[in-house]
Amino acid sequence: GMRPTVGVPIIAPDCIFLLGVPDLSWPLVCLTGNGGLAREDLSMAEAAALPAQGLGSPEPSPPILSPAQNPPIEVQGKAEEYCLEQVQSMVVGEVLSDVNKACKLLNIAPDPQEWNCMHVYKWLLWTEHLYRLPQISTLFKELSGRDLCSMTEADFRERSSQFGDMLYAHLDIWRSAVIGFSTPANLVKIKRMGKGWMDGTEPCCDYQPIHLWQFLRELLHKPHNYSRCIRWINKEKGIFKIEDSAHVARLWGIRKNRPAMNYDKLSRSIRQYYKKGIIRKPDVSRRLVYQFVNPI
DNA sequence: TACAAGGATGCTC
DNA sequence: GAGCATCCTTGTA
Repeated sequence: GMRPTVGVPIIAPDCIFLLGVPDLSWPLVCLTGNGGLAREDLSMAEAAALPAQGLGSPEPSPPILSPAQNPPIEVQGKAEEYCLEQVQSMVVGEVLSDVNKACKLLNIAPDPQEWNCMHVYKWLLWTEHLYRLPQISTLFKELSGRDLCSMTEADFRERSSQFGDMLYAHLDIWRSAVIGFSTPANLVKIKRMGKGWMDGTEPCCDYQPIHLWQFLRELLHKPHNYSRCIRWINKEKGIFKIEDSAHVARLWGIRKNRPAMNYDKLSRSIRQYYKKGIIRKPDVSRRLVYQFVNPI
C-alpha cells in the first residue's frame, strides 16, 4: 500500500482526513501516484480493548464556499487562502493536542531532541502498541532522541525494512507538529483554539514518576476514553470497577515502561495501598471493584 | 480459570 | 526508605 508522505504534512481544505488510531487521530495526507492527494488509512485500532473514540477532537469541517455565490476570482482566492489557513490551524491544533496527550501518557518531552534512550524506548513501545507493530523497539535500541532525529528514512528502513518507513513518518509528523509548527504565530492560533498545550493551563510534562493510584484516577477522569476498561461505580464514594483488567494493566505498563506488566502485578500494587489507606476493597467486596479511601 | 490476599525479595529513585 | 515490580503460595468463586 501507500506510505504516508514524510515532511511537513500537506494540507489542503478538500483533502483533510483525520485518521482513527487508538488514542490519537493524526492527519496524514499523502500524494498519490498521479500527484493527487489521498488518504492513507493507518487505522489499526484495538477495537475491543481501546476507547470507542480516539482522544482527538471531532473531525474539523473546513468552511465551504457555496458555488452558487460565485464570488469574484480575487475574493475567491482570498477566501481560499483564509480557508486553507483556518484548516491548517485546526490540523495543527489536532496534531499538537494528540502529541500532548501522548507526552502525558508516556511522561516524555514533546521535542524528540530532548529524549534520552529510555524516552525513545517508551515512545517506540507506545508506537508499537498504537499501530500493533511487532517488536520494532528492539531494532532501535540504545538510541537517544538526537540520534533518532538525525536518522534518515533510509536509516529507518535499514533497521526495519517492513516498518522503518512508517516509523519514520510517524516521528516526522510528530516533529513537524512540535518543531515546525511551533512558530509564535501558530502558537497564538492554537491558544485561540483553546488547546491546553503550552497555554499554561496544563503542564505538559513534569517528569515526576506517577503513582498507580494517580494513574487510575487519571483514567477514571476520562470516561470518554477509558470507561470501557475502568469506570466509576459510585464516584461520590470513590468506588470504581476495572472492567478490562488486561487493558488497564497494559496501559499501566506502557506508562511505566514495563512491557511485562499484567493484572496480577498491578493488583498486587493496589493491595499495597490497603495498609497505606489509599485504596481498599468496598464494604461489599466484589471482583475487580475497589474504593479510594479519600474520594475527591 | 480468574481474581484476591499477602509474604518475600530486588530494583530504582 | 518509598514505591513499586516480580514471583510466589494459598484460598475463593
